Amino acid sequence: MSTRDKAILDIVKALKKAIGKGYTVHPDIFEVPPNSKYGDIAFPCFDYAKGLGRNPAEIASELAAHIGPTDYIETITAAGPYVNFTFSLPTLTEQVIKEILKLGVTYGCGTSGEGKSILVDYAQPNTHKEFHIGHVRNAVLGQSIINILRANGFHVVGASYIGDIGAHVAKVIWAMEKFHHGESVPKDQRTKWLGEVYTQATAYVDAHEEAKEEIALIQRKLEGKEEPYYSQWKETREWSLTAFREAFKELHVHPDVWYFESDVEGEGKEIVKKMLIDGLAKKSQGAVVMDLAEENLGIFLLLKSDGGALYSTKEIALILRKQKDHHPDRQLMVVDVRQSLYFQQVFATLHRMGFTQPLTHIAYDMVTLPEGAMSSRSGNVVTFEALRDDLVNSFQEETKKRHPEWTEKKVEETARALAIASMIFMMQRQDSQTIITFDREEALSFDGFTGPYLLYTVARIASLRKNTKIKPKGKAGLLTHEKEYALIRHLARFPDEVQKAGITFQISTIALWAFELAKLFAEYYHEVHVIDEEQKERTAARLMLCDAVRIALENALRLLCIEPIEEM
RNA sequence: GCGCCCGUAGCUCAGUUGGAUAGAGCAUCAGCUUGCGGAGCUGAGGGUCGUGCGUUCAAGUCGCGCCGGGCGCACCA
Repeated sequence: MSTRDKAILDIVKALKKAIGKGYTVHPDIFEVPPNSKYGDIAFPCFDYAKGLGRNPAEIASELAAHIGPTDYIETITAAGPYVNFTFSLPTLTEQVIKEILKLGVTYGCGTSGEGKSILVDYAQPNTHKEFHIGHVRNAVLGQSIINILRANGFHVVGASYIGDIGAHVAKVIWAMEKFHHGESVPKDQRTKWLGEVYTQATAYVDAHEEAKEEIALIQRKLEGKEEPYYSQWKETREWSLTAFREAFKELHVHPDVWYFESDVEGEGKEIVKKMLIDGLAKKSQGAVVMDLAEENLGIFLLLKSDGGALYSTKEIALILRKQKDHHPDRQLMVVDVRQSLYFQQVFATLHRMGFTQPLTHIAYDMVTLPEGAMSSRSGNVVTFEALRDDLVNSFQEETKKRHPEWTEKKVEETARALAIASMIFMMQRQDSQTIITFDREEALSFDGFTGPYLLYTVARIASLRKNTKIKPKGKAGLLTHEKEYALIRHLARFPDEVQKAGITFQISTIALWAFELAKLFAEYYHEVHVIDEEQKERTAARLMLCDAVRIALENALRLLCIEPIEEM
């Protein structure tokens, strides 16, 4: 149990004693006052007063008068309809610092998910198309949800699902034959080239209706593993997969298992055929559909009239396969919000098939450009590689300026870490359910609410440790500065933040918490001189606090898929 | 047409599930370094929370209408 939880437990006990049996105090009712001058924990009396038919402000002052201090709580005051509790700062300081230094990388972790297993489906790029910054958002959001769930004790399987087959792939293979026969493509240009071929093919098809027939033919031939198309597909598919693996690694995204559309397609078709025989699905205009009128979800297409598989065909098989392979208690699908209706239809279909495990679509919104949505079709995309290189260049220049004595290699490594941190933080700092409008200028900035600002905090603390021989060991009770207490209070909230994020999947709250911590530290660092060789004990205590800040901040960053660095 | 989402400072966003004086970052302006990293710190200006009703002790938050924007609704994924 975290220090803060222990304090809250104290308050609940005290309130119970003061109130008696007429009203039950739930630990969830407590609020954080808008300003710390009120205190650390607030008990709003509205609900309790309503039950008694009395004025909440009167109740608050009565309660405050009847509750005495505890180990964790120093003062109890009534302010209007609130009873405000202020932590005993010496106790809180000792406990929190001790807890963080002892737990290290597990500080913030909880047990609410113990014994429960979840499968998270995320990172679903399509081969033969560009991996763009929208895919980055999906991958890091999904990985963060996995990290958060693990931090709460859940057993989690992270599953990447790759779209390596279907109409878009056939289109590319077709265009390669038609426009690029025998062309050799430099290794480092492969994915870019595939993206261009896709865009070119799309433009051609839009102007030449008859090409659709040819592409459909290629798709059937691919499904029948006909040469030379099958070999071409295998080779170009590998080009994309290599790029995905590399991108995931750079983004600190690590799926535990990989599923491929090409693996579940046959199974999907079989399942749909059986559904038709069982009378679950029916034929309509030559295609196989589910009539979901009863669920108010319209008609759901399961198989094309030419017998070809659709995304839905494969999805049904995929969900069953994941269930069979890993037996999770629950499956999450991290997929963009435009698929909301689609997933409702998929879930309703599975429900009718007798599937009972909970399925949840975690909908997040898109990354768009100032001029509108990105589109692989029109080639109007910002790719992961393009943005990364842009960022690396900019950080390389900056880093060189700051550290002229550093080697080329060190500059490059640092710039890469900063670039990735910037990109990821840009995706994670905003609520996942809102649109991110990508702004290049803003993406390249490193002031304020950005990844580099957070890494800077870590780097400063790391540097502090190098400047003294004094060890961070001693009496945390020597910390009495107002800014120190502000940091302690904020640090104490972390376990609660992790637990909440594990329920709501609002990853951005962790990013906000981390930024607040970094800001509080910057204020502290500016005002208080940490190292004082004349006052070894106080310096040791301050170094303990700095270490605690670093540990908690790094834990938060890792939840967000950001790797801290020592120097920048 | 039906459905979902969004509208908060010049810009980009928070706002603890209906609570205390609506907050950050960027930008603008004014300051801070013979102090452990200035990718930093301090301060200032900037708001009829799109709009009108309603619900109640209390609304940026809930409901309804309107205005503006985005997305989705049968062979793409």
